[in-house]
Amino acid sequence: MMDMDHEEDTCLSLSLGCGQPAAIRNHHRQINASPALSVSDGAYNNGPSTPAARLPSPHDSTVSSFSTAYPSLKDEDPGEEVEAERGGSSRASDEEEDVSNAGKKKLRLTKEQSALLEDRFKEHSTLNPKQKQVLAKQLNLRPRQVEVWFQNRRARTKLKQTEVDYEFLKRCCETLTDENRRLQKEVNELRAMKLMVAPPLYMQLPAVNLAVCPSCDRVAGGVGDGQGKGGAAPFPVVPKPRFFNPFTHSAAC
DNA sequence: TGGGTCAAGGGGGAAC
DNA sequence: GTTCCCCCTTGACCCA
Repeated sequence: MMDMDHEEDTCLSLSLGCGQPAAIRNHHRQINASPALSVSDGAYNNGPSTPAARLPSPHDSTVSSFSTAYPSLKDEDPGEEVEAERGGSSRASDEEEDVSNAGKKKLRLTKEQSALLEDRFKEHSTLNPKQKQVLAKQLNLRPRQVEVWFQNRRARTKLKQTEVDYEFLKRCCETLTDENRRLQKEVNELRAMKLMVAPPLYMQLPAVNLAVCPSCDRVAGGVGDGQGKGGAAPFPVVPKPRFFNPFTHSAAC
């Protein structure tokens, strides 16, 4: 089955300070219950024991519950399908069909249909019109149905990736929080030590006028700003970091 | 019966 | 204008 579906099932009930993306919450289960994952789900179409479990042939009247519900679809001339897809919007052609199928039942793809769609999706996550036509014919579905399946499948993939990204960023956040806490503690300890020892020599020098450039945050002015006459800075002037990179896993970056 | 799942509807943007 | 895609939503269906 789908590789990505074997990934660790991320637990999104874990809380993050900034909260969890609503989209992830709303669609979390949707991904993990994709057809590829839940083929054994009795709810997912007819089980293997049913005639509909067979890979449908163009003349199969039990291709899916949708086709079963709409005999007009199974008898549809493939040429007409192509024409419907080619001429004007495929949506428009579907609308026409839907009008004739008022009171519609929900389509449930068979396991075989889902499996084949999954296989094709593994090869390419998008279909060109020709591939769509061929696949639709193979599955005895309308091209629009194949198209919709791929759209929904891409959405599930993207959502799954969002979940993975979310978990990764959450772990980054936790790591940085820990490091920040540790460094804060270290700072406090150093401050405490500093109070206990005599002030260093440089602190006994006369005070100088130091200014921080608002644009670059460099220390400037006074004696030893590195730019004045003969003024070598008493210590290196390092610009403050402007960006905080959570991916380095170091607050020092 | 409420919640989860998923095919499908439909709006909107991009490319041509 | 058409087509394709993304995105959000809807509604049928299923199950605990």
